[in-house]
Amino acid sequence: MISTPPKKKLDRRQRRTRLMLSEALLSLIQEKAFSEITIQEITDRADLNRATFYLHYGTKEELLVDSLERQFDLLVQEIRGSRDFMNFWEGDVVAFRHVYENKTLFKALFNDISAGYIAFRIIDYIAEFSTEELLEHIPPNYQPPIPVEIISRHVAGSLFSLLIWWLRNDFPKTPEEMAGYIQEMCMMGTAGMLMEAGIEIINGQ
Amino acid sequence: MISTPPKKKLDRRQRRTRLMLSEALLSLIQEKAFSEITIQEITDRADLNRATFYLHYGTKEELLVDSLERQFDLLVQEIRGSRDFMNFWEGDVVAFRHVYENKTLFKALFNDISAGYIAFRIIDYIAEFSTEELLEHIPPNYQPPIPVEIISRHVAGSLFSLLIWWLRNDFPKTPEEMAGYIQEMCMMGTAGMLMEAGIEIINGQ
DNA sequence: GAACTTAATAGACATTTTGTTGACTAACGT
DNA sequence: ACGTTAGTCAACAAAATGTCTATTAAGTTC
Repeated sequence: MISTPPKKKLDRRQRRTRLMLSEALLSLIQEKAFSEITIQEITDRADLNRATFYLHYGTKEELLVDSLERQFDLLVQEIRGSRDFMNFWEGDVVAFRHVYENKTLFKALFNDISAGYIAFRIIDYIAEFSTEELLEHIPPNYQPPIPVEIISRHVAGSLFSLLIWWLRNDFPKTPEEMAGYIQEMCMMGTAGMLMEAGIEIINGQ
Repeated sequence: MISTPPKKKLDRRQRRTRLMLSEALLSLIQEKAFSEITIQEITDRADLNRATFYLHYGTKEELLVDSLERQFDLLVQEIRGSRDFMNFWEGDVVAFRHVYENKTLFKALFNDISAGYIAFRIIDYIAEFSTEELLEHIPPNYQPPIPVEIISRHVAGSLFSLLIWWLRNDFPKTPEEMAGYIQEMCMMGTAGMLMEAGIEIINGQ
């Protein structure tokens, strides 16, 4: 669990400054790699003094995290607004649409040699390995209902995400338990568990 | 699909140089944030001239990608070595053990304000939202067979991974289709599809 | 093992970026 | 209206970058 830092109410000037800095960074990141962006450039575009940056953040990375937080808060707003209760499908559709509508930003974020690229690379590495494994064992004439590439990404994403969770939480379970959970969830899905709890699954399609 | 660049056979000196640089970077990353590491420091630790770095890489980021590739190749070796055929469970156990054994490196990689942190942050953001949704609808006395935190991470990882895949592949499906796939895979699992293809699932537990 | 080819070195260079300072002024909250 | 504090401006030393040349040493090829 991430402890949200105790956020004191900010001055209107401070809120404005941080917003300007965030907008400047997210705008710049669509033009060049994150690592190539200088603090000078950010403050220039935000039309703020460079010293002001240091009043709020220590590094570009801190600003990036803050900026993304803003971006995702917007997304959550969208999802909360337009969902049927417990209709996960609808929420996911909104997420995909949101990414599409902000595709320039998101593409930039995960583009080669930018902020999110490493994660993409790792997941892709796992997924390619997984695809290879699957293809070895699927009869060449068999056409699965969901493309193999997508199944691989699903499994790879789950594995990646749980590896990090496990790592950042100081290994609360054994590797065998973790692998068991993944096996169970990927193979059998989670519907069984949820329905056992009396949750009704709504399929929005 | 990532196109592997046409790798020409490297000189023994070049191989050595790149290996030294990779080791230096992965060693440094365990001591300080990636963004704080300078090229000077990397070459110092590798005991190479700074100019040599530029003979191989343009930026720190390029070196990082290359270094991680090495690291993951090792992992794949491990998995290929010690697996029963089609026993996904066994492979995942090896992955978790590998991360544990290299925990200092991996922790560093996903630590605050380092290379992989952004991805972790995004997944965590999605997962917290997902946890919240689940908890709202699970009866307080119900104890699910898999911890809710873990289910959330599973779903969040899948969503994250597929969002990026979809984005980087220029939106080959509609948002509705993508959400449908996720719904299907998360809820019902993938075993059905695989068994339909004649694949025998082995549970290693 | 000799001959060619090229990677790595060393030192130097101008340039850019960084992080921090202190005095000033403009905007904020109560 | 007042006291407080965020943002500005200019300046600064220190550090890091990227590129260059000439030289040395190690590789590859035959």
